[in-house]
Amino acid sequence: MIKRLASSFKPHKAGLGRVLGDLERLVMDVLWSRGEVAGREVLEEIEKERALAFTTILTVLDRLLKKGLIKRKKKGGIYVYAPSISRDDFVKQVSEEVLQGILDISASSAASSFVDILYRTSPDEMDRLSRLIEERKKAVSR
Amino acid sequence: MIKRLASSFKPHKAGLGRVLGDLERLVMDVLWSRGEVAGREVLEEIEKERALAFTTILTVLDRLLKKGLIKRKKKGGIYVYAPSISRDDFVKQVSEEVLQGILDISASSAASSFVDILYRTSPDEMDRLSRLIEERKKAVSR
DNA sequence: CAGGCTATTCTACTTGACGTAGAATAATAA
DNA sequence: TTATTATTCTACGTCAAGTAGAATAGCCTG
Repeated sequence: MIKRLASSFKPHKAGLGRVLGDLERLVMDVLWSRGEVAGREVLEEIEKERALAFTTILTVLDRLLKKGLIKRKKKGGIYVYAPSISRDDFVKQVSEEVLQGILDISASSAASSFVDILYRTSPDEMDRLSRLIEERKKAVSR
Repeated sequence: MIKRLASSFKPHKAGLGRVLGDLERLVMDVLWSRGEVAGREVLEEIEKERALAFTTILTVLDRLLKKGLIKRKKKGGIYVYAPSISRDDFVKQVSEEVLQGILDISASSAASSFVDILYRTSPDEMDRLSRLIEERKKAVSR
């Protein structure tokens, strides 16, 4: 089970580095792109970027396991690790937690900021947003 | 000058404790509610809740100073501290940083989650949100 | 003016989340 | 059974934040 994904969200970092440690993110990316992977393979993948000890990878894998982000099973004598949640779902859950957190602090200020920023970031999404709101309203009145 | 307000956002904490350390938040609340305050007064206020050493307060005050969240000036021989940003502005800026961070990761997923959560959290805001979107669209086409 | 009180600054220890990796132990394969 | 590899343990480094003692500076009063 996964309890809380975003123990902490760092807006100034890049991508999922906002939620995961740098190395954790690297490791998750390997698992997300390759599925079931042995520790040694994770190392090989990451070594293309930087030199690390095998045990460093295993430690990180172990921590991700404890956080519930990945799972593992013995396969031919060694453990193979795999994400216990897809990248999309992970992103979605993190977004929800963070948005909920922001909305709890100040719904009104968040709403207007959201529109401003969404417009700036991806104007195309604006129409979709209107539709989502209409649907929501309809769903309610019905 | 204030650089980055939300170095880290913790969704599972309460209120502004999501952005500030526990004690930092307590101290900021004192400054926000009382304006110019001397270190000793901050301590007296906080001591109603919990016993702390005077120097602990001064250390926190000093760190908030370095973060740019507060300012100070000598007054009758001692420093008085005051927020360098209002609570509302602080909340607003933090929201913006965090929302931007979330939108960068996944605009589409964030948009639908936002509607869901906003509806759940404060349904009244929904209408305002529609209006904000319409205004934004108009502002553009004009 | 000196002694003492208070403010301010320095320094430091603590904890928790990571990054990092060596040592010890277990498991496996030749 | 022994050499190799996998796994687990333990530990050190860093950073932010909580916490506070020690050192220093300033000022007020007898």
